[in-house]
Amino acid sequence: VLNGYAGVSKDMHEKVMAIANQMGYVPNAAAISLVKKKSAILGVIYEVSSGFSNLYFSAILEAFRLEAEANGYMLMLLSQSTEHQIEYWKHCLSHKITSVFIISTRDQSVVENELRNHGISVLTLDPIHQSANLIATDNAQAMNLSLSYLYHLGHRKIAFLQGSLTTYVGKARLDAYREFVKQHNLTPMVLLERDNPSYSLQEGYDTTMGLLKQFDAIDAMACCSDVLALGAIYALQDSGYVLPRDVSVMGFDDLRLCEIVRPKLSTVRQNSRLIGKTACETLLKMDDPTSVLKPIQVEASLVLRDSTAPKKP
Amino acid sequence: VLNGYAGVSKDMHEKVMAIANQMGYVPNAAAISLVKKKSAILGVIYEVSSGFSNLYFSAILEAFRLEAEANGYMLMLLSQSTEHQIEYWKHCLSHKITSVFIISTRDQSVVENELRNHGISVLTLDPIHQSANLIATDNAQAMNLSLSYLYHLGHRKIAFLQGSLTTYVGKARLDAYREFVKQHNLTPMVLLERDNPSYSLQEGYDTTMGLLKQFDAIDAMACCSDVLALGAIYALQDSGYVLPRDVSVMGFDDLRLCEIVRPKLSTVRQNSRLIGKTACETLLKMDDPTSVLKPIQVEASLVLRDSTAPKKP
DNA sequence: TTGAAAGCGCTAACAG
DNA sequence: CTGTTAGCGCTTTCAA
Repeated sequence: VLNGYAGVSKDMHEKVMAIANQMGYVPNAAAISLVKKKSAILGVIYEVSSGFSNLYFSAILEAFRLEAEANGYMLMLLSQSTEHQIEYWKHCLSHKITSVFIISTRDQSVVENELRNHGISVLTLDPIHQSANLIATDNAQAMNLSLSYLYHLGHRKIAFLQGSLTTYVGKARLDAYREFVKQHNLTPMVLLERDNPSYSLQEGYDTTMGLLKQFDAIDAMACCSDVLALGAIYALQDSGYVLPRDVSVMGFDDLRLCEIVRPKLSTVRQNSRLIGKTACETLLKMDDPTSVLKPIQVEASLVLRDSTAPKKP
Repeated sequence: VLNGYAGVSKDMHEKVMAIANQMGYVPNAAAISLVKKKSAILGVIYEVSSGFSNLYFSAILEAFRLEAEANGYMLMLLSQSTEHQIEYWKHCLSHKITSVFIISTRDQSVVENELRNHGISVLTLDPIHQSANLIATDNAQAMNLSLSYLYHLGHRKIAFLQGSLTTYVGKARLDAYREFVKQHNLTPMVLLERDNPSYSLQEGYDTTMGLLKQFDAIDAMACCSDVLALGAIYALQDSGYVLPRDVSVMGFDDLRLCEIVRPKLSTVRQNSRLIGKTACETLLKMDDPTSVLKPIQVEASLVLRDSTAPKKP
């Protein structure tokens, strides 16, 4: 009667609903799950070391949650209790969770395989290493956006401030730079012997100092994160450059920090709203957990502020 | 047999466990919940507008999760589907959730009462308005820490850069300043006609400019957030002051931003780890949902960096 | 110490 | 259109 069965008269329906409401009736999720052998719960592994990217990750989680909600699903934050020896997959099986979204700053490929081997669909955001089913910003497109903009401003000596050289994301961005440089016949200005695995301010500062020593007359810098970009800005300022007059700097991420820094940072915005939504949609229609989707790439966009300017004549 | 019943021989126990593991046995949470009429799930309302404090909130969520995990509880992110007309409390009743932790940048007092009226225990983090059961940083102690430190550096003309004047937290901090000023016989330096409800950079900037116009010779500023403090720093720098030589500035929150700003920001750190843990403990032992606990105040600590210095002679 | 049975709240299938 | 029934996987109680 309550399940929206078609063959019920309208007033009867209303009557029943009214009484149900009045009695405070709420269906018991456990009983439903028990008989249906499934539950309307999506699993989330959210293990984010408290860095800056938190902002980005929590925006994605929120978007994911909203989409889940719109589809009648609840989110469960999965715990991996090492003490009680209960693993993620057990929690999932126990709660009849068949899809898991991984948002993590650590490498979760082991967990991922474990889950998949137990018949659970998995989608990983920005995986450290290439992963079976991943969703991420289209790094090639995003980096291109950044570089093209600098190019159109008239800059030709465009240096690249890389992030991690070993992660999936880091490599993709570097590749995009190489490709761009080749296509436009520019001199590559990048210090490949340096790795900036933590995308930190200090790494950005140091690597920029290195770039400044190695190459003279840098017009512009394309950075792999906003924090790296800020490090670059400090290094440039400490070296006597005035920004953006002398050098243009582009960040990556569009963290809130961009707006409170001087000069305000031009950057590439990752579309967290769309990523979270798409992630949820993808998981919900992924019927075979072992299937390998092609990486889901979400387009990024440019946010222009005060750290970029046309090349001075 | 599997439930840890005492009267079973050890080797029998091991034997059973081995076979159970081999068979991939995982207990069905729904069935357990159905028969026990309860579930090992804590509810979380996590609705955080994407501001800076995200960092703080997600650290607390993480700490809360870890403590929940240690106690064998899972976390469920509650959704309020307005479209399907399902409210938080229905979700809770449906899933036999009896405790909810609210982390929200919005006022949730309506939700709070609704939940409580349905027999669900609620604890709210940093509520906008005074709330029945709340957990928060001990704002009086925290503000005192900040002010005392500035005082001990030799500063006597200590201005106060308030945040919101209408929220529970904002008022508590202002009260602490007033109290301190009275006790130490200082001149109050605060612009009460200005409200800085969004704790934003611009508000910090503008209000500081106002303070500078109103009072001459400010020694130090105690701010209600790190972002406000940064606004103050910009205002001071734009007015020709060199920091921290001329003016000392203290923030509040200890966001990551403190470390990447110049000068690095001295601030008051809210103990997110302890707050999250305590919140979970409190909820788990709160047997009567209607009981009104006294506010749980968690001590803050000082983090000293480069934005504070002794008063120049 | 072991076995059997009832029942938690619901859905689905089938008979009226 | 309505009513009845079996059974989802587990715990608990009672009987052997």
